[in-house]
Amino acid sequence: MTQDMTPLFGYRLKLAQHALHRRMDEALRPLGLSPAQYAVLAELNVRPDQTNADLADRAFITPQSMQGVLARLETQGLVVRRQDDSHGRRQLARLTDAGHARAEAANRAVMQVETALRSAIAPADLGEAMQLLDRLHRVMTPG
Amino acid sequence: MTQDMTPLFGYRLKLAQHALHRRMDEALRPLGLSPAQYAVLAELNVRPDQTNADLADRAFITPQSMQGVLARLETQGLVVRRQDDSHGRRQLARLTDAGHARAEAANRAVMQVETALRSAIAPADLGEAMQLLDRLHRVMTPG
DNA sequence: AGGGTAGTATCAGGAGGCTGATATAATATA
DNA sequence: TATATTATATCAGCCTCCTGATACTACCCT
Repeated sequence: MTQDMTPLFGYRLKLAQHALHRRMDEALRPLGLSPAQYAVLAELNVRPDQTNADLADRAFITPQSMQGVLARLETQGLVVRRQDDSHGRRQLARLTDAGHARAEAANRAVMQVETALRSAIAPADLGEAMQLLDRLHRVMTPG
Repeated sequence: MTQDMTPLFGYRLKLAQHALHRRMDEALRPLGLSPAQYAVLAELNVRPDQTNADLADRAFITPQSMQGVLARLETQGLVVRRQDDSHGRRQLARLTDAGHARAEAANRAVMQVETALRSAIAPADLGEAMQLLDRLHRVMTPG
């Protein structure tokens, strides 16, 4: 007999992240951004001129998936892609001025969610909690 | 200037769950099941005869989303839906024999992932870690 | 009995993840 | 030089989730 899932650690991890995702959705919707789009904007704001493959690696998703996100950001005028001069096939993505402004606004909204999230953790336990999540990430990552 | 995301707690939570999801995908793929399909099979195995709306509530997703999952399970012959005699519109879902067998096999695969996940936690800290995830879930859930 | 409210199922459309396959450029190697 | 490998972008198709809209049923209340 298959047992109830509630005692599973993985189930709890999924629920916590799912609730966070919903909150991020709500926080970013007024800005016209999805969580995935925000992640790309924030990344390009820190490290401009990355290829689609670079961004996919950093986000731990496939290049094909990143393609869709990047294409939509380009359509919205938040990102531009231009040919790399030295490489014929590479296209380097960077933020437009509008993209930069949107990234800043989104970051402020996300920081509020982060603050709410941390309210579930005693300040003294924060480092330990982060290390726990890092270990969970590591044991689930092949290689 | 938007900062790097790596110090964010929410970012770590997302990464850990993402890696878990990938592992679940790999574990369930040989059985022809997605994580979402597995969750429904496991739930119906414990509590048969639930409506689409019931299942959506339990899985924290919309009824529209659950519809797709349930429809595919029905096509695969793992689930059947029959009219509720007392209510004209309700359709109660339950597992077929094949669905029951699939749920059992999937549960064994999932338990291996759960075991691997728990290897990142000292046994004495397991309860505390679960409570942490419960608190994170709670502070991110409205109402 | 009649009418509003709530619950349920379903269609339509979009976003974002996946796999598989294809095309081309850059690089390594025989 | 010629070929093979690697890296990159992109197309096609599928699944799961979302929102919005629609239709029908059950229930409550006047």
